[in-house]
Amino acid sequence: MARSMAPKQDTAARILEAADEVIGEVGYDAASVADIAARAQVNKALVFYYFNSKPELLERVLERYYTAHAEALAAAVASTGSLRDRLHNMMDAYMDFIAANRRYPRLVQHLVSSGDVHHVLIQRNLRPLFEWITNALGDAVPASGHLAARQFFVTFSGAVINYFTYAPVLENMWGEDPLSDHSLAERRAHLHWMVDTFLDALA
Amino acid sequence: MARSMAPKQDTAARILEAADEVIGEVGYDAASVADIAARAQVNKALVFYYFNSKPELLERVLERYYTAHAEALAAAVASTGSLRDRLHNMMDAYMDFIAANRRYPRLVQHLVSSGDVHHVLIQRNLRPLFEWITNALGDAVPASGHLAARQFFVTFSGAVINYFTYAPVLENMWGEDPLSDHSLAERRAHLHWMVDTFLDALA
Amino acid sequence: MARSMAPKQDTAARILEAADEVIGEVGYDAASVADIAARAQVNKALVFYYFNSKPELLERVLERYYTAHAEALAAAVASTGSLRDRLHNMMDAYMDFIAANRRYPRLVQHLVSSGDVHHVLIQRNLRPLFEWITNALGDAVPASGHLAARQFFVTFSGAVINYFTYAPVLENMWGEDPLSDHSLAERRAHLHWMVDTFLDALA
Amino acid sequence: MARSMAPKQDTAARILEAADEVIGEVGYDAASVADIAARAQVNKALVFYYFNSKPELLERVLERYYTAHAEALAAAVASTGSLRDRLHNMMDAYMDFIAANRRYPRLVQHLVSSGDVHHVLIQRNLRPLFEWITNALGDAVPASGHLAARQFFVTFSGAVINYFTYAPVLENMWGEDPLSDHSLAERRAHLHWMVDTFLDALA
DNA sequence: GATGAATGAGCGTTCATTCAT
DNA sequence: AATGAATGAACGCTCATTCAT
Repeated sequence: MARSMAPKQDTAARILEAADEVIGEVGYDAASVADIAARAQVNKALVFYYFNSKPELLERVLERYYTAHAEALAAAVASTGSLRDRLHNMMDAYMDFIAANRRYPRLVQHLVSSGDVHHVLIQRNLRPLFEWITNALGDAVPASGHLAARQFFVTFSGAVINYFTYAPVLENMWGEDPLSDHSLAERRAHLHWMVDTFLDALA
Repeated sequence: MARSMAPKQDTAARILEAADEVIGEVGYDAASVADIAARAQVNKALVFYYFNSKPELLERVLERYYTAHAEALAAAVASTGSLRDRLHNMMDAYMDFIAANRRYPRLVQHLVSSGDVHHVLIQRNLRPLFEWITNALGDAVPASGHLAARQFFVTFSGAVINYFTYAPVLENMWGEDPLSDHSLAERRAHLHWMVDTFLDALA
Repeated sequence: MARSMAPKQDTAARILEAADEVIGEVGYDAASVADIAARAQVNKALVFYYFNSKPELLERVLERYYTAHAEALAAAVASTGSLRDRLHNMMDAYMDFIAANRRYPRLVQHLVSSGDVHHVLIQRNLRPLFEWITNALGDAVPASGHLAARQFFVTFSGAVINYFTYAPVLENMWGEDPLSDHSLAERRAHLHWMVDTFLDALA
Repeated sequence: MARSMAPKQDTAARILEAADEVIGEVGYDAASVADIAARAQVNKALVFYYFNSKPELLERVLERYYTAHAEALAAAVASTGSLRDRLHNMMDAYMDFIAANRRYPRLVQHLVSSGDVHHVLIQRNLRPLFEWITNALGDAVPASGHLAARQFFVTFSGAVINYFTYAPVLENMWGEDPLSDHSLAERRAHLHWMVDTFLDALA
């Protein structure tokens, strides 16, 4: 006899998911463990049973993204071919990842802008991409100066990430929902245009 | 009998400045009114005497930036001449403003990524710039699609703002301090290069 | 117009008194700040407003005893005359002090037997008496060995303090209430007999 | 197939031993069942399986001491001969018992000074000794007054027990470790001297 | 204007205990 | 006999806010 139609997902996973949601919605500090437990429909003490503290819970949430991030970008990282192709591939992979993990950019920017405490965790998540871009651009750009790879890392990642974090703020000024499929496709096209424009200019 | 010749800075202003600092350092939620009062060296109750609540205090902090922002950009907004000149002017004005208000980008991104509660306040601060770019680009870009003004707004503002917010996180991977005068000049050059590259491509 | 007949004792003092009572009754660990606040008829948060933490509250309770202890013994400490007289004086002073501070012995023994955490606080309270006995006995006893002053310190202080802490436990086996005036007088006579007996033997 | 030849110590006994240790170290209230289970290397729920509650666990710990106590003192209790010999015998037996059960005095004093809740348990442990002394002293002392047997019970037991409980506190003021073999021998000599002195005086 | 005192609600965390397996 | 999961109550402590002076 089936106990329940909804096959009660693993409890720890449900808490993690709830933490991800709540922290993503209101930020780490404003997210209370009680909120998270309520969202996960578990007893508050159980959160501490599985994850020992609130900071550790955050760590585990980020760890999950770190892994997902790495997996999502693996193919693009491994891809060979022209620099142009590789950049376009990566841009697509990155957009795909965020489209599938809508809370990720907000979480990252929240932690980045919430004091030094969480910077180490964030670095871990950003470093692979930073290093990939540095390697990919390689000889195409100078090692230092205003066209150095690191400048492009900030510009590119800002162009992607900020689109998502600012979306809800811009919704009013925008003609339409910036997170609709149509708008996302438009943004993606803009980013690809930007990649091409930069590469043409560097050539 | 005059207690002091040096006219002790206006109390409300000192509280506002302290609020700006503390919130900028640890974020709105983690900043306690007690911390702010201590930083301003005033009694905790006095914070509520001048600003009625913590949210209102935040409003006033943002309002101060709104004004400063408007003033700082006024000349660039009013400037006439070629589109190229006007964009370069604005970019410089924006960088100057942030260089003089280092806590501003972090505060904005913190609030953007801390839940819908604060979005209205942020919108007020961003809208003027959004409208200026839309007007300035005018006929140079299509009204919609991946080259619409709004796309450039996100790309430009992200390229400026994220540089500052990610600076402390990137410091390790960076060769040097991203907020040194030298690094800032490099970033400024990168942004100008980006403006020129975009305009050339649009032509 | 008189606000109240009961002249509402200073709040901090009321909390301190309540802490003393509650901790004295059930021990430090079992005494909750909520209990203490309730006993003092104040808001729980107020306990932290005046004393910053539970450990600090305990410190202040002990500090109060340290002072009272010192004052109560001052005359006996200062007294000159024969060793015999001085010891009898001190014994009386000590009994008087404890009779007036009935919770003191239980508190001390509780902290002594509750792990190393509190030993420093206790040492501070015991040291003066230890040093006084060492000095007072002086040449009357050898510097080391089974008749050294330190041996008498333990024997004397145990004979006084244990009487009070064991009183409630012994009540059943005892013929009468060990804390009645009559019983206390009997104990006091026993202690003086002990002093005389020891001195005679040492002579 | 036998998992182990060395018949792993009975689980319940291991829990009891762990409870003894942990409670002896930090006191009953500060000792958590989780700590005890961890120390015994068993599952927390198992503690409740064998001992139904935390108070019952304490009871069993004390019961163990009651038995050990009785056994250790049995010979001295049964011994015949002069009062002087019997008292010296008992003093030695008591010191031997505590030297072999170092946590016992701290536990007893902790419970004595931790509220009335535990007094019944303690009485059970103390009564045999109380009655033995009363009987042993018999006609040598008056039935009541400051030389009654009960006075000597408190003085003797305090002189023994307090030495052990105050040892860690006194270590600083002491010239050496009060629990070293040498120091313990010294204390023992002091106690025997005290017995002789008292008997001589009573004669 | 400015302060110290006071409060109720909520925080993250730990507790002894229970239960299904 | 033994375990991992689960829970409600309580813990010490901090919070934004109010109020009398």
